[in-house]
Amino acid sequence: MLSMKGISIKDIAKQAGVSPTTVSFVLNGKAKEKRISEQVSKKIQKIASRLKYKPNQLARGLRTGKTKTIGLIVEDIANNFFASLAKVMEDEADKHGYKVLYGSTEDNTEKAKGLLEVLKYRQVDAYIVTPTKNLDKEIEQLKATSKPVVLMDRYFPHVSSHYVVVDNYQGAYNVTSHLANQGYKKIAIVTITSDQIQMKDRLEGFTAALKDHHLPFNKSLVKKIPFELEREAFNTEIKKFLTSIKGLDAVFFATNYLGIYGIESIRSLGWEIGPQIGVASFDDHDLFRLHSPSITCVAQPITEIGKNIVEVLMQELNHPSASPRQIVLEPSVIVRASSDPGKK
Amino acid sequence: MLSMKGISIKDIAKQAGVSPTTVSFVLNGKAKEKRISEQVSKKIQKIASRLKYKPNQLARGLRTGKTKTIGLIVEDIANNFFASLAKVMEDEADKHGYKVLYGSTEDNTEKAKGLLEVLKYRQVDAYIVTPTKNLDKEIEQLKATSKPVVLMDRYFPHVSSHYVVVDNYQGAYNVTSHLANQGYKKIAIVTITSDQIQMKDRLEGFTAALKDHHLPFNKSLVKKIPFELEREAFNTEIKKFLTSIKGLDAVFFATNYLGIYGIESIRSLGWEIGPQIGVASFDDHDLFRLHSPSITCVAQPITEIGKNIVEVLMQELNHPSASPRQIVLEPSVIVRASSDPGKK
DNA sequence: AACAAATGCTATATCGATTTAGCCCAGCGT
DNA sequence: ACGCTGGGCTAAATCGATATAGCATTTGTT
Repeated sequence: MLSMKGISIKDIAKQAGVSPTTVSFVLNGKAKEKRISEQVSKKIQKIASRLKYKPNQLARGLRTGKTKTIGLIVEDIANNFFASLAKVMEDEADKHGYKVLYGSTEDNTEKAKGLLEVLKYRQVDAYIVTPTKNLDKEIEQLKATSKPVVLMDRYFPHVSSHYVVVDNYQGAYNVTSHLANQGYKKIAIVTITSDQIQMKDRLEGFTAALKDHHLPFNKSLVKKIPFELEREAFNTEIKKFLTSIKGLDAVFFATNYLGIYGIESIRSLGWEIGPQIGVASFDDHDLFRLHSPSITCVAQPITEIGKNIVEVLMQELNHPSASPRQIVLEPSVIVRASSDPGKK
Repeated sequence: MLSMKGISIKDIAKQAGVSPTTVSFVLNGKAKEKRISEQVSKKIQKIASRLKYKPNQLARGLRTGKTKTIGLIVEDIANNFFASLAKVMEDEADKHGYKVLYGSTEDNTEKAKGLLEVLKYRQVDAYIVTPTKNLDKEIEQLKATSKPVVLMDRYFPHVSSHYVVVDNYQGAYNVTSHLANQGYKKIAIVTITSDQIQMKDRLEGFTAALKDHHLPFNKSLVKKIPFELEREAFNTEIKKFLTSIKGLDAVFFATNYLGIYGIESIRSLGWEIGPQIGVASFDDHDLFRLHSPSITCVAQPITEIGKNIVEVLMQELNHPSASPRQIVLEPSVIVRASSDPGKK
């Protein structure tokens, strides 16, 4: 009750018998530089900590243009992959005194634009963006703002920007090769309708692996489903697809949610995962680990990704570099029973 | 590049040939009230939309004390339950023009205090808090700030505050009764070391159901595990516990992560879930739905919870009420094969 | 015609911090 | 005694918006 209004720099100045300017200098560690005496300096520090002074970030932000806030735009915060990443990034950002404002795009460009807009006039210092389809223009404009932007999970090949991603091509290639090595002969892929680089890379990794292993490939082995469908519709589509392929003996799902829907679909078809149909998914998930049979996947190094993103951001905030930092991390294939029935 | 600094109210004023005050009145819908002529009003509106003017939220916040930002403190944003809820709340808040700043406590009171501190000096307008053990004092202090606070998932019985929770007692009671009705005779519970109301209620609902069904109950049927353990340790503890009980034929896990660890543990013991040992968990999860056998659970109405929380918050922001809004929603038992082997 | 009331708009202070420019005084040299 | 230097501090402007008080000018009343 005493402090409904919060302690301001003026209150400290008054108590210390000095000007607000002096208080500001001292509390910003500029005492030496601004030649404030030890005495006064100590006194101010003491009063500030006694009053538990915390600078009003709005006022500071208004004056300095820095809000110590990062805007985070993900595809879907309810998705385990993004949520886990958000946690890591929150932790890392916190170490540097930054807070995170988040939003989900649902892979919808209009929503993404809206989020960027809002974050902009909330004056965030930097952006972490999982871009949607046509967000390239906005990203370029953002770059002109001189606020750091780091793309995650995907990027635009024709836009020079910072990004942290995994090697989607290699991940898909490796897991598909693994399926081939296990003896699966006719392998299909279920992905989402998206021209974005991460999906393109996964698809290309998949097809390259098929070619290298001299396995059949044609368009009928590829199913693209729109992101925005409901669960029911996903399952319907997947079942229709899987049953349409003669001799199909394995399938690769290109995202975690597709993997989940896929498992559900396959089971409702009554097929036996592993012996009858090999299954692999991109991204790991508790479900994949504990499903019976457990599901082979391409796991992304989430902690590493998150740490890298924030690290790049912090470096750019402190010393903007001329050239973009583009980090590609290696995902790892986790072989489980769905592609190797011998496994538990 | 043209607008590195952003458009301010002054720019509009200059172009319109009026004062900033007038512009502010018009753009805040006070044209009528402040008797600004239609002509001028229209002109200003036009210029504002041509320049795509967006008010600087920092400046506005500094002046008005309202930041249109909600502070969200959850236990763990990487946990499916909290992440899904965060998504719903973000959506709802967005409808009212609010953004969300989030943080995870890891059920650690010091972290929670730190988060409250940070959110406070970032001047959030309202708080949604999943409180930790000893956060009652801070919550009371927050109330004195006259910023709305809504607790979620749990609350303090001795603190009069707004909250939105589910009926944990009833949920636990119902699912335990269900186990009893299925013929399970010796039912144990695995919960976390926590005196907090939600865990207490779940435990009490559990024991009450045992009594009502004339099933044995004693302390050896209750296992409490500290939240902060690693996965390995959780599994070790759970296995030790389950194997220590003679004649055990069912177990109820009091949170989703305990359920997940529990499934893992039971399977590594080689026990057959369902016939040999009945299993149920609090909270639903993709894993529970798709596990073989599928896992019976007490599902919380996530969308409803999230909407209620934001609704209460908005009402309190608009017309603070004297009495606390305390909403208790009903969870539902979803019966699956882990407690009813007949089910698929 | 004289005065009151309404109309339409603006000057200025303010929120709480940072930053620039510069004041005052002591000590020093010559 | 005068100017110069540097130490120690502060006044005032500023960020961009909002809120208060009030100034002209027109309109209405009798």
